[in-house]
Amino acid sequence: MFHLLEKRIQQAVSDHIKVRYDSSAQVALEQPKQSDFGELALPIAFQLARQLKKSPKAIAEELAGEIGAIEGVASLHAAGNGYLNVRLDRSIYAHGILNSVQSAADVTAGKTIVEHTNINPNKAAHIGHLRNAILGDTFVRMLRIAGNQVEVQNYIDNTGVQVADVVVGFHYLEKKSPNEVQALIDAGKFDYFCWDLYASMSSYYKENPDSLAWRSETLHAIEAGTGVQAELAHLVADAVVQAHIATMLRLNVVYDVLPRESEILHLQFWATAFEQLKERKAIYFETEGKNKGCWVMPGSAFSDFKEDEDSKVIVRSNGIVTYVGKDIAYQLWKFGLLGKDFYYQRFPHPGGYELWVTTDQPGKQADEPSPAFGNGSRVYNVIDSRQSYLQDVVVAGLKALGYEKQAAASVHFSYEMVALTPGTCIELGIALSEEDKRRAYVEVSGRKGLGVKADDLIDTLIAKAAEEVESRHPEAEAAVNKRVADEIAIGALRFFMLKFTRNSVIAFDLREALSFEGETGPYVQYAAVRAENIWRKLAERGQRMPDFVNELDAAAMGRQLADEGCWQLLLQASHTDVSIARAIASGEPAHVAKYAFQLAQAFNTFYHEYPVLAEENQEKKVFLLWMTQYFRQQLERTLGVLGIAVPEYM
RNA sequence: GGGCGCGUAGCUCAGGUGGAUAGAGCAUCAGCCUUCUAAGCUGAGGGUCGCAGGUUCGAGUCCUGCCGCGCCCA
Repeated sequence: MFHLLEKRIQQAVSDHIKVRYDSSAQVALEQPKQSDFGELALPIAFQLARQLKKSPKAIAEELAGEIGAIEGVASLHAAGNGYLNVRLDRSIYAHGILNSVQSAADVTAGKTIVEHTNINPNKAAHIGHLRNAILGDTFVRMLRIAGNQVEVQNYIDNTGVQVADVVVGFHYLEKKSPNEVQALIDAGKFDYFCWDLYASMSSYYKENPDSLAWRSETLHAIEAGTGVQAELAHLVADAVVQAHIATMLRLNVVYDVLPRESEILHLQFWATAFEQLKERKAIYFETEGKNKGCWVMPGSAFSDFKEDEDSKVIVRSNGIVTYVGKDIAYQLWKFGLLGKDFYYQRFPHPGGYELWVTTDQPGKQADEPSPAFGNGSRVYNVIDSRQSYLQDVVVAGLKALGYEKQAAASVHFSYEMVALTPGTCIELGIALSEEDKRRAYVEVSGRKGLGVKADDLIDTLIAKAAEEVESRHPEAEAAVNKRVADEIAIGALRFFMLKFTRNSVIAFDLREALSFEGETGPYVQYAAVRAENIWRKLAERGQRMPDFVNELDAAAMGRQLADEGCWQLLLQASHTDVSIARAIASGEPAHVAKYAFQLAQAFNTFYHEYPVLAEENQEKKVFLLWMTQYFRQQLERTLGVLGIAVPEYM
């Protein structure tokens, strides 16, 4: 409803200034700083002032007098030193909401691909990975609720150095056969076992530099897909991916397809991309200097500033393709530009939902056709900002191949890292130097095995929530209390990861994350639960639910919304879609989290200000019940976008 | 050395395309539970928006130069 009015006002003003002043200036709308200025403000007079050589104030007054009636607008008036303020017709507005009048959403044509999570399948997920997955998943939810077709990909680098290192650990150090590794997998917590093994490998390499030969030997075996190392790599990667998917499912994060690096190699995706790159002269063979014998992309391709920018090596002199090279091939496939596709099969996992994984064999494809993957018209890569250089090279690759449109539709959805506060490090038993203790935050390293594992954090949050729920509802069923505690813990975690804008480093503080008060997920959940409680109490008292559409006519709405407090609250509650649209445009899920918090604040104000069930005036009571229902609906929708559930009680 | 990002209240952070008196949460202090559950609400104190210039009728927001911090590349 709000967006519809925005568009209508924009159109009316735009038409008017075109005829009246022959101006095609963009008509901007903003929210006034103070609510008594009205619901919308147009700074258009400031824009016109220069062209017309008149004071903004005079223009605003002229406009206010001359623009005729606009449906749904009560009045236009000049204010301040040149604002044109708009007051909406409250009863028309409320009636529009009640009857679900909406404007058509601005949907992007074609399919949007969002790649996120993308964790190396060699150890347990940590908090940094959580930020990635939660950001990506929330962005997907935002796009979907706005009507976009979205495909979620989780890329699995199952042939890289990180997996190789764990395989080296199993094969050379622990001397374990595939059967023995399988037994470890069956024993559970395999991702945790690998976490420690991987950390110990880093220190082993350091003390025994000769052992690095094991790594390159293993890497070659894995890439070729032969021998016991390849078998181990396959076992390790699949088991760890299953663990990651189980962890993410706890957070309500799911995927459509898992493209794997092994298939990029085996199905010759890279070879095809390599041919394209050579053919279109996007890369060249270096014959001198430090990169002699390598295929490189000239620095000028991905840097606008310096001609002498260092070239980027795509294929090393030993013939091994770099990570960026494979990424260019993958990006081409995402846009349907490679002229090749994977084969697919279902990926067995504990979550139970439909999930596909790439394979290099046609196999059962004919029996059970998969959905069509790839071929997107817009691609978001959720990858942390440390990799922005590499992401720039990938986009430069598309450009150099002549795919300008796709290069422009490739978005590096970047975010800053999650670090730990010194206090939290000490609490977790991580030793710090005196220098680190004085920092605001300390970067953690998966290589050294330092950091907070995702499942540990979730467990801690659930335990804390369970304690709170138990103390408030000792009489409730244990299973339900458990479910409620899970939902609160996940709400707290998802909200915490979303409340910061993407390029702010999160200094993770355990105490802060464990807080369920103030600007947190549980605060918003609590507001929704309170709204639900009013309904429950109504039913318990044997009172009927009103039929709002028939009992609240425009006149009644007008009478009730004369109350300024109610009007402001209704207005706030009606901004959900506008806030989501804005968050999509800016690529900032934090805006939705902020809105959710403000919406919950508004509801809590309403809750304290207007005792709904005790209201004696019948019309007002029906109206307040409607407000309650509307708040509840908008809170649930907004939380849904954030991937947060509304518990049955709190 | 080059690139990217950050610097706003004691702490952690918001501040669409420049616009009206710079906002939250936490922490601190003072209040509110016989009420639709206090995971809540009301109020108070707390700011040279890193510094210096510039553009503009108007700059936390745009430009330039410094300073400090982080990350990436070499």
